[in-house]
Amino acid sequence: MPLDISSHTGEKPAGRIRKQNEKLILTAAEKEFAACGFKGASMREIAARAKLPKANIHYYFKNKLGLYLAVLSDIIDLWDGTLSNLTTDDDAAQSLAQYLRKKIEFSRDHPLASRIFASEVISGGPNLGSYFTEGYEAWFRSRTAVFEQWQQQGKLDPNIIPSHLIFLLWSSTQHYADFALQASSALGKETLDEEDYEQAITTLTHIILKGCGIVLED
Amino acid sequence: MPLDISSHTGEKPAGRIRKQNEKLILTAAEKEFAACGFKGASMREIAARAKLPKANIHYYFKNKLGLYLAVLSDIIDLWDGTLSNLTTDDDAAQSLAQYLRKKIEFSRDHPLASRIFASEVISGGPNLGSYFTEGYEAWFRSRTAVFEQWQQQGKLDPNIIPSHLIFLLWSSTQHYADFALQASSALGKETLDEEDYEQAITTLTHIILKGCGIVLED
DNA sequence: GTCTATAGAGTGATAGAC
DNA sequence: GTCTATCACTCTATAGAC
Repeated sequence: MPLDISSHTGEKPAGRIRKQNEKLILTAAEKEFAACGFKGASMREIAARAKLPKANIHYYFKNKLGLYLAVLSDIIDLWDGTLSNLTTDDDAAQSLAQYLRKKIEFSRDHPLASRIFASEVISGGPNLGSYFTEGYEAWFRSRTAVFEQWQQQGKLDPNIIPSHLIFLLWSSTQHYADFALQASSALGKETLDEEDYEQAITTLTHIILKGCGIVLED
Repeated sequence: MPLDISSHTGEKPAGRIRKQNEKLILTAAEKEFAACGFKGASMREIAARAKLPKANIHYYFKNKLGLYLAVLSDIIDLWDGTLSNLTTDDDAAQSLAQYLRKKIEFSRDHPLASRIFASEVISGGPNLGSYFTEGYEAWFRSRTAVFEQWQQQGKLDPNIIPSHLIFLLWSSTQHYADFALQASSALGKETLDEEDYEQAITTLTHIILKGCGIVLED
C-alpha cells in the first residue's frame, strides 16, 4: 500500500480519490486501447477492467476521445527525451549504444504505450491532430543534423543517409514491444525474458555500430 | 476493362460476377481493416467502400470474421516465399541484399497488407488461430539454421545471434509500410517517393551487411 | 443473385436518484 | 462523488420480397 502523503501536499481527500481513480481508469484504458485500437475499444470494457461503473469513466473524462488523448499524450511525453537528448557533443558510439539500450528497455517496460502509438500511426493518425504536421519535420531535421555533423567529423560512415538510420533505430527497437507476440512465438516462449532483451541489445548494437563504421571500445 | 476469358475456362458468368464482387469486397475490406483494425472496422463502411449494398457482403462472406480471415490469409500467403526462400546454398551477401530489397518493395507495394498483419499482432493475435503456435517455432528454427551455417562457414560474424538478426530484417523493412505516415511526415512529404525507397534499401543494406561482417561485391 | 427492411445486441453518453 | 437506468444511435446479421 502506498504511503499517504496528502496531508503534506495539501491535497484534499477528494483530490486524492480523483487521482487514484484517474490512474485506475488510465491504466485500464491503456490495456484496452492497446488490445483493440481506438475505434475497437469499448468504454464498457474499460470500466470493467478498472472495476468501476461505466458512468464513473464519463465523470472523470469528457468522452472516449478525451480519455484516449489523455493516454496518448502520456505516451508521447514518454517518447520525448530519448532521441531529443542526442547532441553533437556526445560521443557517437556511446550515444548510439545508449540510445539502443534505452529504447529496448522502453519496449520491455512500456509495451502497451508503444503499441498504442503504433496502432495510431498504422491507422493513419486520425487522432494525432497536428503532431506530425506542426514542427515535426523541423524537429526531425535537428536530429538528422547531429548525424550529419558526426559524418563531417569523420565519426560516422558518410555513405549512410541519416534519416534512414533514425528510422532503423526506431523500427529495430520498437519491434520488441509491438511484435513481442511474434518474437516470443518464434523463440518458443510465452514471453520474452531478460536474456532475450540483453541479446537484442547486444546484437543490435553490434550490427548497427559496426554497420555505421563506429567502434565501441569497452 | 479486363478481357473476358470465362468461355475458355469453363466458368459460368455467375462465377465471373462472383469473382469480380469478391475482389471488390476484399479490396474494400483491406482498406477498412488497415484503417480501423478488426474490431474497429464496420461492415457498413466496407460495403460503402465497395459501392455494394451491405447485404451483398454477407452473401459472399459468411460474417465479419470470415471476411477478415479471407483478407488475412491472402496476406499470409504473400508473406511466405520471402524468408522461406533463403537457403544455405545461397551466397550470404546476395541473399541478404535481395531479401532487404524484396521486403522494402513489399512494404511499398502492399502497405495495407503489412499494416493489417501488424495490427493483428499488436492486438495480441486473437484471430491468428494456431498460426504462431503450430510449427511456427520449428519453421523459425529452420530459418535461423541458415544463418548458423553461414557462421560456421565463416561467412557471417559469429557474435551475431541469428534470431535477433531476423527480427532486425523484419522490423527495419516493414517499418516503411507500417510507419509510412511518420516517415513521410519526418521527411516533410505527403508520401514516400521512389527515391526514398531506394535510399532505404541502400542504407539498410549497407548497415546490415557491413554490421554482419559481410562484403557485397558489385 | 440482389437489395430493402429490420431484428437484436452493443455502443457512447447522460439524467437524476442517492 | 457515486451509480442505476435509460436514451439515441450504430453494429452485425438475416429474413424475405424482387
